[in-house]
Amino acid sequence: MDKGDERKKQFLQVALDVFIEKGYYGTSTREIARKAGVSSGLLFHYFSNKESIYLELIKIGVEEMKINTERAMEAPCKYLFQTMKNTFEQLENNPFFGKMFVFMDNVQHTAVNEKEIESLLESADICKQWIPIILEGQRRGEFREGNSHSLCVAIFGAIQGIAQEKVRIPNTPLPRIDWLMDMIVSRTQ
Amino acid sequence: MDKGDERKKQFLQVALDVFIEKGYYGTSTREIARKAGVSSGLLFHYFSNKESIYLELIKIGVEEMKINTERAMEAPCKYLFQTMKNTFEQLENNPFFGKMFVFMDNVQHTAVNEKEIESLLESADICKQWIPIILEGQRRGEFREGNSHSLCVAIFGAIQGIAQEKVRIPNTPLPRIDWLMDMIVSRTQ
DNA sequence: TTTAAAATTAAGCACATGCTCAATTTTATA
DNA sequence: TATAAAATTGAGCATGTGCTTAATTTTAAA
Repeated sequence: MDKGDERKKQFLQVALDVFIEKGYYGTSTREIARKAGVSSGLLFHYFSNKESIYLELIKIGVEEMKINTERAMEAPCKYLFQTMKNTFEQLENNPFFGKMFVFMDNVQHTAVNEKEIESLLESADICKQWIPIILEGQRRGEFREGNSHSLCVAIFGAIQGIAQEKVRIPNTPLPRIDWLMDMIVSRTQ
Repeated sequence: MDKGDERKKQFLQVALDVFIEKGYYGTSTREIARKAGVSSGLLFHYFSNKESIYLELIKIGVEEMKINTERAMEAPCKYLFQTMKNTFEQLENNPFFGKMFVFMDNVQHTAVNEKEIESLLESADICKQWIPIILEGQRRGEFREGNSHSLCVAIFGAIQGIAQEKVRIPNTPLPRIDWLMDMIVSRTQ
């Protein structure tokens, strides 16, 4: 176990907390260092600048949020159910997951002028990723008819909002997944 | 029309934009002043400090989010539907409403150590406000059975998440309200 | 037109910020 | 044990921050 890698990981964990609490611009490199219990100079030994810490966290988040499009296309309804179930389980059991969820949402609302960040966020747009899958589900009659983009917004907006609430107030009771499914599955099934 | 009041209103409008974009700590009083086209000294002629600008915006937001509990208790299902319809209409037509919606959500995730802010946010917890109304709806058989807090989280999480998406990408097509209602209305109706 | 009040500016203070860098300590290898 | 590499510190720079204050301009009432 490389000691340098451990430190870097520690910095990333601490930075995630501070970024969530104070936002990108409100987060000072000194505070990250202080909360990690080291001098601020050390932070810049591991990261070239503040932006690169932010960027590295975003990369981790994007990786975590990726969906398996192929498997999803095979069974849209089943896959959506499984994805929600997995998300809710992680929200209950893995604090890091919840934090990352909220962080990635904050990132989308914060303007940081950096081309690499912008392009990364493009690929992290969950709603866009899911539209073809929703469409396939509609074609099969599993999902209700109507504007598929709207359906996407409904279901992923809901997941986002619920996750936010869960992270903000950890003892929040998560809703049943079939309640959420009722929002988009076909009525005539 | 008082000139001073106009200026103050202008400051609040500009501040709302910057707070949303950069968060409380990332927002500088100089930037607010610059975007309003005046010197930064003038800002402190109208507001005693940065925190008080933030606080005043929160007060406006809390006022806007208030619900009519009495009317809601009379017809829970109808009132919820009407509330959502109204919210979506405002999101489509009134940019200020959408901004305020997102701002109030950000406020809840940002730690600003100020007793007045904390107590104001307590009263702005939409989820908590709605629990008794959901309960009443369940008693009448209008809403489905189950943990009423969970139901609250589901429906208001969804509204929050959808509103966020709408503000971030304004041409987002909003889902149909009856889709959202399907999440919580009784199946046997 | 005079004059008091209100609006506005610009300079500036004390402190926080991102980041650098030379110096020091710790670690691991030979 | 000697030594090179890696980890870590702490002072310091230029610039940005919240906020004050005296001076100036604009406004409006007498």
